[in-house]
Amino acid sequence: MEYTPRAFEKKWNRQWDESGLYKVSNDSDKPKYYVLDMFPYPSGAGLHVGHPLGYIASDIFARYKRLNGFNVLHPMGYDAFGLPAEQYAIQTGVHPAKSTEVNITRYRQQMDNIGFSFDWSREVRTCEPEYFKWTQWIFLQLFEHYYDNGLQAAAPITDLVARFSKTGTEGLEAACSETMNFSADKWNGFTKAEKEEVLMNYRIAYRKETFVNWCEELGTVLANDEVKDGVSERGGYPVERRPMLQWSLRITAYAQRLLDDMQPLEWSEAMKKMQSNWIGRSEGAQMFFDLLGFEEQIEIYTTRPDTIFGATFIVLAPEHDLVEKITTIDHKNAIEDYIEYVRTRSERERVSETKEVSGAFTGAYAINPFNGQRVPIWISEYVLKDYGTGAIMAVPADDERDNRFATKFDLPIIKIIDKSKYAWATMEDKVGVMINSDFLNGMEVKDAIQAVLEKLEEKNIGKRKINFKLRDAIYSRQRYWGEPFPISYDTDGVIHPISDLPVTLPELEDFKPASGGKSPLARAESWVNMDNGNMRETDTMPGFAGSSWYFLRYMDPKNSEAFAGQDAVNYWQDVDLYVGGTEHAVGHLLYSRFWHKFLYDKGLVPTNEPFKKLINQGMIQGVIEFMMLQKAEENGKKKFVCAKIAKERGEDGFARIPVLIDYVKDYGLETSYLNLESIQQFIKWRPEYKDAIFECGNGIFENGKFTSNGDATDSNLLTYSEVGKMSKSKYNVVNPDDVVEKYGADTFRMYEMFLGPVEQSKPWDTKGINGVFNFLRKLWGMFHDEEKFVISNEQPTKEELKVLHNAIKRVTDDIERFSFNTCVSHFMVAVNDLRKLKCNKSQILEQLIVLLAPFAPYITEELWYKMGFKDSVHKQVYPQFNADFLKEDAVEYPLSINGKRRASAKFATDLSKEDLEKMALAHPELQKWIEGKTVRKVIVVPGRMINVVVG
RNA sequence: GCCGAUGUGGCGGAAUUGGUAGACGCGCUGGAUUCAAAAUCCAGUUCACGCAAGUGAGUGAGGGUUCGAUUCCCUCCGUCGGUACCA
Repeated sequence: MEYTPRAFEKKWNRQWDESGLYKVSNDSDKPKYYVLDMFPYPSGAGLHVGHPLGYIASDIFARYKRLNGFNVLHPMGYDAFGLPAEQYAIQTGVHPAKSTEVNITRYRQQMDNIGFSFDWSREVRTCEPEYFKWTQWIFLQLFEHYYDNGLQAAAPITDLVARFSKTGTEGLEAACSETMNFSADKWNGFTKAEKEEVLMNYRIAYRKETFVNWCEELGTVLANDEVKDGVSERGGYPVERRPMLQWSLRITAYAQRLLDDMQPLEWSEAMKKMQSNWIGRSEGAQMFFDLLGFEEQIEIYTTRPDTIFGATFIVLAPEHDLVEKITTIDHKNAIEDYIEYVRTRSERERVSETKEVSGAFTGAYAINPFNGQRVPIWISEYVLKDYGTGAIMAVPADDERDNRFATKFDLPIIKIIDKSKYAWATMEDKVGVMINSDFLNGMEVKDAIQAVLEKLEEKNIGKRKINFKLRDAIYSRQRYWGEPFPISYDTDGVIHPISDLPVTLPELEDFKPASGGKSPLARAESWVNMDNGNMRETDTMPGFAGSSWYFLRYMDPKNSEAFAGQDAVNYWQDVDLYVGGTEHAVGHLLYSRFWHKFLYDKGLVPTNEPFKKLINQGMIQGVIEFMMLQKAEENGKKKFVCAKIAKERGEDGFARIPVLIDYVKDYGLETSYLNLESIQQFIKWRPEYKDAIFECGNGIFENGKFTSNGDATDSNLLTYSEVGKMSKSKYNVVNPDDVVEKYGADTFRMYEMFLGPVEQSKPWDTKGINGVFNFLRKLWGMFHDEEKFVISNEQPTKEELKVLHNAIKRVTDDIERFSFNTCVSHFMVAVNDLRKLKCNKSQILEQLIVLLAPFAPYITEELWYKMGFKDSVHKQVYPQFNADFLKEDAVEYPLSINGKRRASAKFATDLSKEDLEKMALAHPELQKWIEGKTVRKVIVVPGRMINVVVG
């Protein structure tokens, strides 16, 4: 009987759905296990073959855990707010809610096709009011809290108010935008607006004038991690820095905890490194330089306080607050010109031209607090406003950038560290002996750092300080399709939280941004102007808002009283296994951890960290195939040339035209080509090239006719192949639906796993899929003869049991270490071996089927029922491994001479080391190699190998 | 530049603690079946030399430790990802 998977896969989809097979309860005696996928953004393009890779892996694991007696939470949902839907709306007028809904329907169909065991009754969509009500609620909590550095936890802002009215800022340790000092009396004398302003300095969700990444093209602000190389990650549009009044989240308050708590997590080293680099902790000192002729001081940050005696000038960021004040009249023009120059430079230019230094002198001087020397104050774009204090002491002898700067502007360089003992050391290595440095002379750098720190604190001119690269997260977006802020402003500009949630989006006809960098919401006047005279905040929340806590909502998705009930949260605790791509390494994963910690501080979640174990699936890329179009036309005709010929003639003369990969033979290879038939397909697809000339390897194809330049009656046109993203514009998208339609979902699932380790990226290639399909056909064949289902009830032989238990052991071990590709090969081995033994015994097959069920849920269910069982294979108990069946009487030993295998022989398992040695030496094959030489040593590893050392 | 991965047949990849390198699959070659083809089945397939038995080489390159290294150590090269005037 033939294996025709589509005949029963649809049936089981229906059945599973109707019987609620994958529904999971919050009330169970079983231990819990939470397997989570990063939920997708439902884009218009639908899923391609790369998306399900991680979903398949997590689905196998979830099913495996279920068979092993766990109550498994395995949900799915949609990250449904986002820019593409809004841009689509601007272009077409289709409401984002509508297009999102359509896309979700498509995604759901595609996922259903693959047989995932998601509990769809728990689906969440971030764009739905029942969901974002709680996103808004969490935002309000962030707004109503400050971060207490003493407690190392968030605390209610009301506590802070009480404290201020009693003791002012006295002894306060709290995360803030800028350090404040006032007494209780002063606080009590503040107006309401003034008090609000002070509190804003402490709130975890706060509003402030900030330099932001403004993207004109998108009409919105972007977070740092949404900007890549000075352009927007989505769309690649230019981004500029501009000051704007924005909501931000004080993630920096959690920097140290975000760093420390990562340690015990089962995340890849790479992932942890990416996060800790992004957090960017550094230890150093804050130091104050007096200004010559001004009362203010300049606060600098340095990790190298030991180099203070080599500090020959100060550099401020061009945006630094003091610049305007200290600039002398005769330098005013130069400074203004320079600031203007910096403003015109895009982030990209600033980054790309790193070797070129520029700057301007303010005319002002500061005093080195250690030796009283006068040092000039310059400004330069290489000092960043956002990092440290926006001011540095420049030590040209010991820092490469300072050195370039000093050389260019002819500033003094004082050598302060003798590195002659450390020939390998570069300028920046923290080694050497201090010279020209007063009380530090003769000290090693390490000791000098400590000595200066002590002195700083003793003289009260600075102190130890830990600094982070991590910036607060900008939380306002000037967009329509996002969560509205539950915030309004009264006529005095005082902020009022709106506690009646959710605050929903108004209807709009036009989704274009409003003028003046405002969100489209600003145009919905009746919505903006509230009955009480207040005006609503018109910005919306960023993409990461909804995705920062969605994993908690799955625990209790229908709850209307809380983001999730305490019972549910206490039962499910945290995510045991999280599967997703590396692209979220610093964005989503960092924000989620931050929100989770905040909720933990509030006692709303029982765990400190949300994701215990993280697996990063690789990307499945596409192959992009190009045809080489000659730039110069020939006799007024366009001309395509074989890629090989193009290469010989110099590729500059050719343009690459992507071609639909379906037309290309052997795609992805150096030898990929179009034959005459596929050239005609191409012309049909792209009629603008119907008159083109095609210069193939062995002749010319033109006007439907091939003219050979030799004997060939046919010829190929080689294409140029490249590995890259799957995308519509590259005509290389492979839809999983097509693969499933042709081979069935089980084959698709197993083939994706068989491709290689899940963590690895690789180009999609359908060539090997037949191997997996054949495997399932063979399996099917074991249960059937020519026309009907037939299995035997005989007792299995020792050999058959050995095959089965070998498979159980290997598959189980490999699932545990997420090595799914090798699992597939173990199954293949088992089926091949059992077929050789002509085994169709139910006692063997039943167990094999349960073992395979997580990988191939359909064929196993079909066979299970055919075997006469009444309950789903997916509710069975995982096969128990029994080592007794693997015991052998004899072992095949490799016999080596000097580590090189020369023969092999079967010896009984229970032989002693001495016996093994004797028997090995007596082996005729080995004798040949030993003859005429001395046996120096014999190494015997029982059960493994025997090695004879001769010489 | 820094950080992290990674490099194994024609291809995807396997080898969990140092112990028979190349499992499994694709592809290819030969054979069976067939009027023929597809499909299927059987056999072979790291490379070089050889009819063969066999011999030699071989996990990016070079060195080291070891009876024995794809695995551990050092130096270098390539590819991919992250990050970058971070004081």
